[in-house]
Amino acid sequence: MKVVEELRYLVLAIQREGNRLLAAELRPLGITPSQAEVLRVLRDHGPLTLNALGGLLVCETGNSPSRLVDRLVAQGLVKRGVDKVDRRYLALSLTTSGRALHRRIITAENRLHRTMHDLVAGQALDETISTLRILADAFPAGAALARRRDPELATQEN
Amino acid sequence: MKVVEELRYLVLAIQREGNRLLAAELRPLGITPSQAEVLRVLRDHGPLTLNALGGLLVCETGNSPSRLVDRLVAQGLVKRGVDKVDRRYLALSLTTSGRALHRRIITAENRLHRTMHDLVAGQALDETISTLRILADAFPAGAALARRRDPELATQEN
DNA sequence: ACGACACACGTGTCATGACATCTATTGGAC
DNA sequence: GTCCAATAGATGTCATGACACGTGTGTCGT
Repeated sequence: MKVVEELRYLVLAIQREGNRLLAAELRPLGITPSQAEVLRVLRDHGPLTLNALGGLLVCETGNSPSRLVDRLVAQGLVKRGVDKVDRRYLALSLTTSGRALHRRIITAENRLHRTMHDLVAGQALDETISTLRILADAFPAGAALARRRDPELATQEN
Repeated sequence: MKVVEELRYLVLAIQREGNRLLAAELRPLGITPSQAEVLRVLRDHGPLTLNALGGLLVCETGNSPSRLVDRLVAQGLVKRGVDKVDRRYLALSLTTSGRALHRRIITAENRLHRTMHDLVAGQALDETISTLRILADAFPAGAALARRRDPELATQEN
């Protein structure tokens, strides 16, 4: 099997199973991994428009995460305001209960991270991370990660 | 950001974008990446029951891929037979047009692999692959990959 | 024989993701 | 001012994926 092909399948397998584990950790909180990512981004990067939010999410590539946000609004975790100057823009931010839930999300994610950490114990991750970064940075979803690391890049949202 | 957390997001980003690219390559053939994986496994590992197929797929973890197979049967790419001795078991295999399409799938996948190869050109992938294998092998989806590499393990389908 | 159980597969439901298309709002050309 | 293009977001549709539950079939104990 070609090396890059094995890489592709390994990435697929790890993403699937990681998502399953995280979903199990988050289920008691009543949210999904994608919803948790939205809460996290809104928590870390102030009020955002829908497009700007989409530009910082790894899940939901180009698509506007309208419906993803819908469910969070319905649960009272996210506030959906309208820009008074330009009514096309939304102003998305966490509600009080959204911020409260975010703290419990951190705990749940940390349990997953500990599991992952134990599995790769003793492995040097530096080369792995840098190789994966090269791959990821070639794509919008990877660029979203880079923007989260360095908010200065946030002006280049495409 | 914790290292394993960045690993998690990188894996998510690469899986998403890789899947998107592969979907674009496969769209002219009228199938999806998951369907292509089914055809590939059926091609490589003779006739299979639904459970055995599920045990070799990376997409669709524990779940029986009933509906995934349904669409392939509807397209005339997969033959769904019933075991004469024990009618609970299916005997899934490729049809002639399924085998023909598989050859075109290989071509499409190779285009993706070339793209990936160019992106990671000059990177040593050995450590990355082995680290990811350790992670993947801890889960059913990773075990599915191991079974594909070594059919002798196929007796241990869990 | 028969009844409980186990097993393989099917189905219902929900939340993504991806793509295309629609609607509302604004900015700009003239 | 008026019309048109551009932009932000909403919506329709399809195919996953995950989970729970239902159905058909065979096995085994008795």
